Amino acid sequence: MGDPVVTRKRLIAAAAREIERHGYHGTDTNRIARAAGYAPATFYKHFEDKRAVLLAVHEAWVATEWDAIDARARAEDIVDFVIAQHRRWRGLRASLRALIQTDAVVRNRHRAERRRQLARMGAGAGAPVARRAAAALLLLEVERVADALADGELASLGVAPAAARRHLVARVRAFTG
Amino acid sequence: MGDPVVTRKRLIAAAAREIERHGYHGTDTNRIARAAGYAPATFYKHFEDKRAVLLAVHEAWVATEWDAIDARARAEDIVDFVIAQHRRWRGLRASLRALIQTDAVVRNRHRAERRRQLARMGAGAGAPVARRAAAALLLLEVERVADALADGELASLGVAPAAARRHLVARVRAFTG
Amino acid sequence: MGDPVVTRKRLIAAAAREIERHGYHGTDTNRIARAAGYAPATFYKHFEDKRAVLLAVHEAWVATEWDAIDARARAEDIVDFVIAQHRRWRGLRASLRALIQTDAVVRNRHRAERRRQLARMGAGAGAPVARRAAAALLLLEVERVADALADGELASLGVAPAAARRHLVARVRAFTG
Amino acid sequence: MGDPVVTRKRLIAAAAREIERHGYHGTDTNRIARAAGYAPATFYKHFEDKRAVLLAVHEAWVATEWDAIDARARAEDIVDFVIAQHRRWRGLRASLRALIQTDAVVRNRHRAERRRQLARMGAGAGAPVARRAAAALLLLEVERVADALADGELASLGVAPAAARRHLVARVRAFTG
DNA sequence: TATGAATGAGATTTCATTCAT
DNA sequence: AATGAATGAAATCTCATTCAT
Repeated sequence: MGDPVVTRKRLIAAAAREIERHGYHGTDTNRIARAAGYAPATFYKHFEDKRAVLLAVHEAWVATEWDAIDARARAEDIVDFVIAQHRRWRGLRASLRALIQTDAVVRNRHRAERRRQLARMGAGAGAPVARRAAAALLLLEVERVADALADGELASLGVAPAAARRHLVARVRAFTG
Repeated sequence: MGDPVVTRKRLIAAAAREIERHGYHGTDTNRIARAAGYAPATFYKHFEDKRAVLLAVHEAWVATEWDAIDARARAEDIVDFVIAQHRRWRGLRASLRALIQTDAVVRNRHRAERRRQLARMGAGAGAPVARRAAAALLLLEVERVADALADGELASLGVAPAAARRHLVARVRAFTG
Repeated sequence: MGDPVVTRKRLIAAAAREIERHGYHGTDTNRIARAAGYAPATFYKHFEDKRAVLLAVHEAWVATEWDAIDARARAEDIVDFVIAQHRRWRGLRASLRALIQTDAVVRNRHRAERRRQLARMGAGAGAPVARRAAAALLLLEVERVADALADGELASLGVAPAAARRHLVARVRAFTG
Repeated sequence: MGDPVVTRKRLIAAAAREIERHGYHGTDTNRIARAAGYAPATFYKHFEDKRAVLLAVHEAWVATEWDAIDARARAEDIVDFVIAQHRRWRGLRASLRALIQTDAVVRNRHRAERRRQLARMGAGAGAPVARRAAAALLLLEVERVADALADGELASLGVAPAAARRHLVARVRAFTG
């Protein structure tokens, strides 16, 4: 209502919801603006183009996730949170992964984000190669299995979610151990 | 030119190339038809709509992959082939994954395909739960790591591809062992 | 099956059915051909273009109607037949009326047909003006009310079909009287 | 330019002209928009689809006609106005009649309009059946003869327009008498 | 005579984006 | 800062029609 920071936040939140529900190519900037309570033109006062919100949404998402991880000590809690987060935002994540392939700008942003994640895991540029490899592989596996759980892929294959969860907890523990 | 089977094959091949290069939402049916050497309307004599080629491309892709897997005995050869295949078609795979989220028809087709894969791995509906779980998890992990290698995610993280490859070979061996 | 006369008749019959059900702009020549049991190209061996079948269908329709009228003496029988005929082919008639407005060729054919009808009613070019006017007005009124009955317009207005029928019978009787 | 009410009115007027001249299936929404002085996309900001303008045009047409009828007392003036109106918009009316057959939505709208007309004639739901029948039949006959005059059908049959006009005036007078 | 395959030329509709206020 | 209105460019899909056999 006048405060550009508030407006921007609302647009990002609306974009996240819209992309989650309909996919990046399934919404349009007019709908995002309306869902946030603004007129179409307002969108373009806060974001250069449609891609820019996707980037902003992604950034906000990663920040939320890692803040939550930092606030948890037990592997179970971390895994449960990650799974829940992926389940809640599975559509958003799928759109993001697709854009990473199609759009060079999105891809570069995503990789920079990844490097920051490794650093937060104590496996940054300076760490020994073995540790960096372990961290990277953990990151990918957790992410993929969490996505699969969220998508219902595992359930459709007859795998009990509890088994997959135990699997992930063991991996996280092995790394942080 | 005149054999509908040939025409259909050419359209599928052109679609695969186009989607690989530009993404599903980055090409259009006119371009696919032209790339295959036909006029726009010809596309719609062979596929009900745009989604239908994506499905056909996917089906062809999976068939190719599993025929190749069946033709190989050593875990190294299988892993190498899968990685190469994922590298060659990384854009296509990304688009497919995105559509699986957005489009219910694509999603159902994908799951049916998965069930067939498990059956081929000797972990079909009748197999013990533990084996099915192991097979499903292996499928997902191999797929995700192969995608990550193909996308260059691992390289950008400083992980040697050889390490990731060894990781996958070990997993495959543990399963088939 | 080889006999062009048979093929042509089948195409006309199929076109009548198709236009009746879906409207002239709601079918296409491929569907008409298929409905008649032929391939698309066959249509164009028997009719110069899409409009040509419409004309042929119309001609056949009028011939059928007037043969039946000639075969009946009592006004009730004539009216009943006309109403039934209009009910059976209401969609076809609507399409025809629309094309008469849009398409000059169709319009001219229709007017020529009308003149032949007046002649058959004993109100041709040589008849006294009053008789020609009476015949023409009768033609139009019967046609419109029969169409309205067929379309259900009268029913939707709360008018009993029997009343409309009596109305038409009286008019026919007054003319032929 | 900027007032949506004005834009909508202009689009409706342009659509009426376009449909009148070329038929509903003979124009397209881009041409309607351009004829109104707007870009193609503007059309879809004001009407859900192509059919929606046809409906709007029809509504405007009926409103105009009945306002004019209410403003006239003598049967001659009413008949003259109706004939003129039908002559001016004969193409539009033909397209409308065709759509009524093909399109269920158009048909329902048309019937609702009819009921309102009967009510305006003092022959609504509550009126005696005989009166409703008389009103309905008058409506249909006037409409058909006016259309026939407008289309030139009568002239082509050698019937003097003046005779048809007298015929209609007599009917109107008998009803309103 | 009949046909299977193919097509050029659109028509409807969508959407990221801008402009004047 | 916000907006209502408007839009150029394009994408999906259709259809009357032809060609080679």
